[in-house]
Amino acid sequence: MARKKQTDDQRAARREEILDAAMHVFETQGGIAAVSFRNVAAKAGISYSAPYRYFTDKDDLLNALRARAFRWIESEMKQAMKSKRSATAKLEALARAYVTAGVSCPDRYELMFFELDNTDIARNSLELRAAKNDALGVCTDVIIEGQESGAFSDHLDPLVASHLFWTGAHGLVSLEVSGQFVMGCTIDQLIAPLFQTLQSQILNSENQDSHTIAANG
Amino acid sequence: MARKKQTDDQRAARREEILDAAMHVFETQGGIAAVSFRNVAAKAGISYSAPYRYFTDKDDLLNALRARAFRWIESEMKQAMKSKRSATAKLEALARAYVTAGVSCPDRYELMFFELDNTDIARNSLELRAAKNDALGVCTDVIIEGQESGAFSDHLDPLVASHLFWTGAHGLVSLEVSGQFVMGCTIDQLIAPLFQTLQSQILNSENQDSHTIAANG
DNA sequence: CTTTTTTGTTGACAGTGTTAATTTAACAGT
DNA sequence: ACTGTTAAATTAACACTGTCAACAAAAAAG
Repeated sequence: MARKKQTDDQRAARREEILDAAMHVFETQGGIAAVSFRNVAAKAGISYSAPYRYFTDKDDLLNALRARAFRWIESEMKQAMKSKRSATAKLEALARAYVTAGVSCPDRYELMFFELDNTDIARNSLELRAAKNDALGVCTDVIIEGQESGAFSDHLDPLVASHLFWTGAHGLVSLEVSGQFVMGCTIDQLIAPLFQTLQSQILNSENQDSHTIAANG
Repeated sequence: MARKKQTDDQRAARREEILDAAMHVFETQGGIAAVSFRNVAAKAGISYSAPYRYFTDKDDLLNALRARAFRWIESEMKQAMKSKRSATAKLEALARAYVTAGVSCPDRYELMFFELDNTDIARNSLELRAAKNDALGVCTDVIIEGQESGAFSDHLDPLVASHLFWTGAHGLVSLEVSGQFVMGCTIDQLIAPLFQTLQSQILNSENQDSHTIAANG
């Protein structure tokens, strides 16, 4: 029994070793394109087919890498929040940290969102789903905190509100990272108005059901 | 001269033929993964290396396909706008059409944004860049129209404003298409508050420089 | 008609993901 | 210690892929 347990640990350690190698290849060899079983195995010092004992698929391996990336961006957000006290400040810090992290590490961001080999979310490993939920949870928690303290309006479900922030942040990073902002419009011009808009409109109680927008005059 | 022009047309026609074959493979064989030179060439009835006379790269071929996709989503937006008169109605119709198109054709949307083999935008074909600009231009033009008619505030550059809309719409579609909305939050819950927010806050003149958001109370 | 340029074909190379067969190593039971 | 059993790791092989070089066919230019 104890024996069995130990071999499980060893197994997990080996898996982690392979993941380390994969991460190293990913970071140093130029992103996702460089991550092949043969490449990773070579870096880990094992034969090219050995990783199949630890990952069913290439997608399985990539999912594990994705999970790491989500944990990383989660920690970036938490780090940026640490010095802030109010929910408003936390929310802004978190959002800016997300964008900064994504923009400054485009390879990781690409890994997280731009490789949907199989859209089959059911195949998403529990590991990845958990990491993703935890990352989004950072935002959701701050919004809950703000609503409970009365700093934010509660006319929106915290989950919906955090999804809205995520949508904005992801749209920003995604378009920037894939080089879509052209014609003299930079991401720096967009960050402020976007988050300002999201904060004021979503977290304030006014205008919560004005479906048609009146022209100003 | 006329002779020369005609052979150019023939060449362009062949190129279009190959693109048609590529599009067919893309649509019927399961998206981007199925588009290989060999596959496309087989569908076009030529040998597997012949497309190299018309496309320098696989990326070159994909760029041409991407251009078609952008033209398509542009026409979808214009179609949806046709019945609308006011700039406000046009803007809403355009935004919804963009989201609907993207969500209902995830393969095409993936093609447009999720395959940045080379982030080198300089290599983006003129064809693609033009198609992209035209698609975004639909939104920019409506905003200009709204600003000129006084329906929208002009405190934002129309280009920046349209980029903001694009950011929101793309964030929405991108997250939806890659299956990120989980835990009981659907895209339908997000569309209305997001666009309502963008419209009212960005296109109204109030709150244009309230950098810190006051707590409501 | 000859020469040159443009198209299309085939063969080849270096990779890839993945599976099957096979060897190596570590454990359990007697 | 010698089994038998099970897991781990390796190698060979298959069916692909993008890409290029060598070559044949055809068309255009002179």
